[in-house]
Amino acid sequence: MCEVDALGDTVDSVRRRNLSTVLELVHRGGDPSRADLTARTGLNRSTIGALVAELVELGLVVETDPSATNRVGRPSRRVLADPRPAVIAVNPEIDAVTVGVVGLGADVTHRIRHELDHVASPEEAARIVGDLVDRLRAGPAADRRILGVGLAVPGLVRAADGVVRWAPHLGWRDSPFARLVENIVGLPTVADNDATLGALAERLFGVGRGVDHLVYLNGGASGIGGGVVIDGRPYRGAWGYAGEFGHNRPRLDDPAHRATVGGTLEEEVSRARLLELLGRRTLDEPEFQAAVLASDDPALHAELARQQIVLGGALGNAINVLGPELVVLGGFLATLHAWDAEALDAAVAARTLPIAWEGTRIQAAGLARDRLLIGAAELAFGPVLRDPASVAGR
Amino acid sequence: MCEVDALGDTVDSVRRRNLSTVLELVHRGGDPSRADLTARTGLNRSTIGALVAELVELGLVVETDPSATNRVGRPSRRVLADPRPAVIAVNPEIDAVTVGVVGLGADVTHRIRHELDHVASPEEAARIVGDLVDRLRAGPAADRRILGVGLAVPGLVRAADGVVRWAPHLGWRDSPFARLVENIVGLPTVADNDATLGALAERLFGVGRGVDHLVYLNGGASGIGGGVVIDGRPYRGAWGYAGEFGHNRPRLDDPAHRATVGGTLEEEVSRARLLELLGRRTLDEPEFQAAVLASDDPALHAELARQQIVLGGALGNAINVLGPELVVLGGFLATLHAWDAEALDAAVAARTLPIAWEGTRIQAAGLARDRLLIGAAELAFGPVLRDPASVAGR
DNA sequence: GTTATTTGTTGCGCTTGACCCCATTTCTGC
DNA sequence: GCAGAAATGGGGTCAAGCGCAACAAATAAC
Repeated sequence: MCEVDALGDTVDSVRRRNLSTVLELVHRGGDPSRADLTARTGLNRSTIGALVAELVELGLVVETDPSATNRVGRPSRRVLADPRPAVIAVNPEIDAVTVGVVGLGADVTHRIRHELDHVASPEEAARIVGDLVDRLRAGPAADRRILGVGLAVPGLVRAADGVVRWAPHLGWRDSPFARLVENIVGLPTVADNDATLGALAERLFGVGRGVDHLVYLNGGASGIGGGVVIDGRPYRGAWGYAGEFGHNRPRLDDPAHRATVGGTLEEEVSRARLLELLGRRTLDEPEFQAAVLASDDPALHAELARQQIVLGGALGNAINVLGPELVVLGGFLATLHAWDAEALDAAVAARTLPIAWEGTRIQAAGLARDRLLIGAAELAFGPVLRDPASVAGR
Repeated sequence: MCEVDALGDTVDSVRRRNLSTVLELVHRGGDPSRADLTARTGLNRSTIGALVAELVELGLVVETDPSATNRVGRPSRRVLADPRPAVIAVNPEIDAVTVGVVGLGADVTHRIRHELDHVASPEEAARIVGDLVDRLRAGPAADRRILGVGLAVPGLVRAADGVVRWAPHLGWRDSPFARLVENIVGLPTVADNDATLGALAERLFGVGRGVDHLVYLNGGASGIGGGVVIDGRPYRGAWGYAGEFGHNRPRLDDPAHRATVGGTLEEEVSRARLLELLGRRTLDEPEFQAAVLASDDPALHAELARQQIVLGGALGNAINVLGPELVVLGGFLATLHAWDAEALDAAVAARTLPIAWEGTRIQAAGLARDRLLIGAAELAFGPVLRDPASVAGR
């Protein structure tokens, strides 16, 4: 009789969960005082005291003297994330491998971008990650307590074991990338889809702070990635492949809006098409947005309008089904939003069930380039946040 | 400082959760023995003993002498749902109001279908429900302990307060239907979308038993309703309107597949269109399916094939985004599946990201007409299942 | 300086579940 | 047919968690 799942709840789990709750509150930010923690958790002052003491003991939080506040009563000590514990966040891309050191509270302290002149294989990427991590551990991050590695992979990642099933732009197929990195770096390593982690990062530290249900779409150079946050947690579906909005085929009301045969969202709504009209080969995100907003080329405007309408149909489908509170657009989709937010809103409204659309907002992503590193770090911190006591002795 | 949410966990909550876990295991079926409960929960035998004793005390479960089992060892007593506690399940439709008495374990013991010759207003429907409940309580359900009322409404229901925002076929708009019924019947009343509850029922007692992530689409006389189950729980989105697949607009690869201007799924894939080709005005579900499967009319076959392809596109979009393990089709969509399951699978496969489609199954719904009553009952039992001790004295 | 207010600390009590030991029942082997 | 093994249930004891209350500490207002 194997106990697949201990459904039952023991007294130990109370402690573990409360420890986790307090650490998460500190990690999520706001520099809470002990009094804040008491209010937020509903626990007793004495309990909070004991929990914070244990987290200090574990080297995960530190207490500081209270900051000056003009309020009556004994000031409450502030509880801050300990700056030492950290994780390695990794984002392999077609043109570079980026590795960062991230502390609690989404604090990206170091970042190395290793440029590539060719697309790396999983094995090569893992070796590069190993070298970069060695360099970080030898120098800038020598005094950090590295607890794990999180990988943000632009592709479909199997949730069960972190195997990259398919990363079209990298050309990877069924590669146990997480295990490759783990063997080289020697730290517990987890992987997930980059857009899912971007959604999580926006939820925790970006425009989606406090939003329980959000949909995130990121427009990259080579396609559109999507992530879904449900009940405040990243949603991965049964196997880990959820959120592939880019491969959906939205209806095109007008045949003139059809630009491709395949008709997937990422074919119809594409950065490459806009770059071509701008007459440019490549541009980074801020430059791209500046160029689009500065242009008064009618052909570009027509294409922007067309892409807004197609995107509106895709978002309408997503909103009808998922009923999110917020839709976050990143990458060049944020530019599509910045160009004419009202028009985009109208395009969505016209293709969404009115009541489902009623309370939904569309916003540009709030975090800059660090988004994926923050998401990957969150993934790596996951086990620690869920069970802080597990870091004892590490 | 208002404590919106007591994030903290106390010893009391352990008891409540364990009580809930045990009651759910009994409710979900399988007639577990105490030994089964111990194994499933991972809790101690003595703890299970205490929890079961408390549930017996609360009148929610009964213990029976062990059934003859040919196994070594002292036989374990079986724990069964107490037959007395029950809820009222209600499904108002355009042509009838159905009310049922449902016990724990999805046991539909009585059902009254009140036919209508016109579409009832919310007020009239509430009065009819009141009359039917009075009749049930006076006679067949006199010895039952009625704990609440659950309403399965064919429309958009706001999760926060059960207000029916829009029920297109009933013509209801912003009606506090749950409160109307509560005031008449005098029992705690909750409402939700019918398809969401259908999905929940299939998850708990139908073909989706044990499946954590499923999508449910029901083809009714007047449209297509959808429900989503995520992590084993019904997913409602931020406000309660999630799952409106019927109003999505899937891409039609071939203009010839386009049958309407609006292009929503429920316009393109419609029972009425098939009925017309069958030359019939109305048919109930089993008759409809028999007629479709018996027909060799090429025009009907062409339309069935067209609808399969359009449905395939919609399901492909849903699978890309939600990554469910199972898609459950009910109503005439089950007939579309029964007519040629392989063709439907192929239509979906052609429009879904291959890896996302890999492990997904499509099946016809398993529960018969009682599906909505079971789902509504589950909704009404919700508070009891979450906190069994709350029924003390009721 | 005194008082009111808020926070932190300590010790106590309550509840819970784990563990140990023994009772009870059935099945197996002789 | 009977003894012993296997499996489960029940009761008592023990450790651990949290809430509570009383007291100490720190600040603002008067």
